[in-house]
Amino acid sequence: MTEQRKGPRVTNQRKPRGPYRKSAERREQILQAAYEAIDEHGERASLQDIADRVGVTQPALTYYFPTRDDLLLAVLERRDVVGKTSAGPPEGGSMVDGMVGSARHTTEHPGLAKLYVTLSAAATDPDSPAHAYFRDRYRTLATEVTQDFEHQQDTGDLRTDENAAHLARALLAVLDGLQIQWMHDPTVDIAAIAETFARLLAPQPTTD
Amino acid sequence: MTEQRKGPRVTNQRKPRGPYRKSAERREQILQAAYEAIDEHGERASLQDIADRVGVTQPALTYYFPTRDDLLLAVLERRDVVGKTSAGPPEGGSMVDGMVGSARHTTEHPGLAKLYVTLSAAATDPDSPAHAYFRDRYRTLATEVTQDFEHQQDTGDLRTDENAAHLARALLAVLDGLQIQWMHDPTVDIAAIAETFARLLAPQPTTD
DNA sequence: GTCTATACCCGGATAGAC
DNA sequence: GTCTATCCGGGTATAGAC
Repeated sequence: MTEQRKGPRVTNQRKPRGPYRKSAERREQILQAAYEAIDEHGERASLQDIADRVGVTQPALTYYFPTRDDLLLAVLERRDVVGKTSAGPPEGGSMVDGMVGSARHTTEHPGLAKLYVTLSAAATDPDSPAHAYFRDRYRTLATEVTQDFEHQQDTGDLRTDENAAHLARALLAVLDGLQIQWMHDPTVDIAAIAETFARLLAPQPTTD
Repeated sequence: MTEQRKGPRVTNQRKPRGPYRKSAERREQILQAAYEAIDEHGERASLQDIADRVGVTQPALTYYFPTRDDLLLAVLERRDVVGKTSAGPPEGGSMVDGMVGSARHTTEHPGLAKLYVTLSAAATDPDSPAHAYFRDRYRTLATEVTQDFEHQQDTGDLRTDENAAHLARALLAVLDGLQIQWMHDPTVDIAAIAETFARLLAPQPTTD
């Protein structure tokens, strides 16, 4: 009832073969073109623009991505994650590295950053295709960072006088918020402010 | 070249009288209707919807607001500020009160919150009418909060081991970020997390 | 000066031919 | 599986009635 399927359903499907091979490639081409178009022109990129890049007509896109939002969402799923998923793995770099990496990604791909914020807002509607995506995404990120924080509290790398889950949510909020501020004023030093915030999370010597 | 004026130019004009009286009232009606429509349906509210509420035709709106973005921006200028400008006055409540107030406003007017985020993203384009608005807004807020923080550092109400300007930007970022998270998951306790963040700003006993 | 009627354009969606 | 043709809806521009 909620989902009408028209395309070849390549996503989370088992290895496509035969007639689906070419379809998968086309889909990949379209995705790539959409990614580039949006990276350059932000969300204003029309289906026509994207179709032109691929060399097909606009309705052809519809065959692979039923609606424009579906395509935009696919673009987000493809790469935007890069800048964020690395925010809290217990191994390797701390979350500070993750924050800086995230900031890096944002400043280097303003078009995608803008798309992210725009879609994020649009996804408030339950009928938006991106709704489930964003909800799960935030939930997953929050959970991961929380676990990482709890671990750091055990090892003495994080202040223990505050709730790890709250600190995790605050961290994610700072990242998103700084991203927005930077979009409006590129002189905002995301990295420096992120590091400032990170220091706020340091363990407390004495908490009298 | 950039601005074509069609409407009566009531904004930042001296007290309208005579033939302008009615114009100002209509403008107010439209603004009110737009506010309500957006409060209910978010940014999806079309000019037609708004025109219907007022009881005029859709093109009539363009007489007062040349473009849709102009109207949306006017809506933001009207009320959204309520939830935020109170974030940092040195007198009366601390910024925590401001944060909670902001959170309150967000949760009570999700449609406006969504519009805020959406327009904020769209305003990245320099040709957007909202561009100057948002840029000035963030700049002003940052300045105000920074000054408030510097004052609190003097009075010993705020940790002095971090840059006040950076802390101010971080505060604003947390607010915006929490707002986004809440839009996607209403169970996120904005107030609690905001208070957690506020405690991170407390003065440090000993900074070994 | 205020507003309606009309018409235009663009973008996304759909139907059906090939 | 892909394209042509078409529709529809929304925002915008213009002409002119009151």
